[in-house]
Amino acid sequence: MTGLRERKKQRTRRALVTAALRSFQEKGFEETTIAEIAAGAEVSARTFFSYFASKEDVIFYDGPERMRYVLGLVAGRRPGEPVAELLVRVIRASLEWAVDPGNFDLAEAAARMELMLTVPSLQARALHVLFEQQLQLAEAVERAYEGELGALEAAAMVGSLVGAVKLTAVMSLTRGDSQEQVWEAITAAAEISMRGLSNV
Amino acid sequence: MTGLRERKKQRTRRALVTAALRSFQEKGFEETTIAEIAAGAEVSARTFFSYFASKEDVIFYDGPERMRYVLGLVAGRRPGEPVAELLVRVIRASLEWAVDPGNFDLAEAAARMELMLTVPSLQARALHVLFEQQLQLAEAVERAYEGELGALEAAAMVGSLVGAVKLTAVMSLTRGDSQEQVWEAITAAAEISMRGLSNV
DNA sequence: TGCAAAATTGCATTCAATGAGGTTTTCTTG
DNA sequence: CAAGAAAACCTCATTGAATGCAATTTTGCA
Repeated sequence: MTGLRERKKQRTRRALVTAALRSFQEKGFEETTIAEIAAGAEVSARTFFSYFASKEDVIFYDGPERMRYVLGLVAGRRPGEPVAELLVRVIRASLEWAVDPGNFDLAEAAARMELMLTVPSLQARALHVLFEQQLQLAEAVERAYEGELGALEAAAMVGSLVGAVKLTAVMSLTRGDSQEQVWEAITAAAEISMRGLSNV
Repeated sequence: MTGLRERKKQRTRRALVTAALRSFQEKGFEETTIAEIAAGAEVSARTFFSYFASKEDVIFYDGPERMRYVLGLVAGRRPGEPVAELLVRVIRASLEWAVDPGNFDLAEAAARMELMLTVPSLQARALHVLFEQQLQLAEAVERAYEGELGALEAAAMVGSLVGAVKLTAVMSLTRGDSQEQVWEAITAAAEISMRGLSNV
């Protein structure tokens, strides 16, 4: 299962991520070249591309893992639980997972967030990743509520909740709000999506 | 105001867009080079970049105009109109504007949509553009309802509505739904966002 | 007409990304 | 443990996007 080959690959991948993030913070994203990242991880530039398809991808290495976690939550939903409740539970859990020190170095998570908020190409990529995850989530929800909920209904619900939280979170973050303020803002946004725009 | 110089620039810009879209349809987005687009518009490759910052940008030439239109609607809101109503009105108008034959060639609009749905880098760019527009829209709404609505509340509302419509529209489109079915899906999605997820 | 500003062009350069072919490292199996 | 297969890695070459710069052409205006 976990032979030397596998472990070595993980170590190289990790080294690439670390080297990349360090360079990004030191000289900026656009300013660091693949060659520099590779040098920092002590591999050839060509090898970088057998681990990541692009320079942007280094930042999003945790996408698949996070998604597996989320889909697991949906699949194991509590019987009889309303869709809306499941969704807030899932979003909340996903956000908490992303800042869990057990999964990430906190400083690294902060650095990645900072980059996603400031570098245009990373912002675009982040939105793209999140969008595909929403599609997957919507499909999973539809399957979990087979017969009770249509695909388009599921999409509308996921889109509404994630959309509200996403825009609010970014606005709160770019404002320079504290951790607690951001969390409050997110909670309030979810609340609005749950109750409906007509009832604001 | 509109001298020869200005008109000629617009003609060149238009020629670039047309040439680009034709090539994209014939050989695909990644497969067409800037050199080919420039040749099709009978300018040098270098000139392409004084009109568009990147190959992706050719597809999104109408962003600013559309945004001006939307912001105008918000600024001239009916006094006493509830936020939620204004928002659906704005979204609806923006969507109609995008398929208005007065603003666009219908075939061209369809081609652009197709590209945005299928080419990953264009999808990412489209999501990015839409995201920035949402931020602007939220700020405009906040200003239009000064004192009655906080910035974060406005963001939550815009995010919820646009998020629901966006995800639903894409899902309906990729399914191969007809124009009417897509429109129905969008209407239903907006309805869900308005009434709130708890009431589905 | 002639001059200034703007637009266009060609040229050189950097860098991301991909492909091909050869070399080293790791794993497997007799 | 000694091949031999497979995986990972490296070097080299190539394409194409994107940018800066200096020269040239076109347009607007006095």
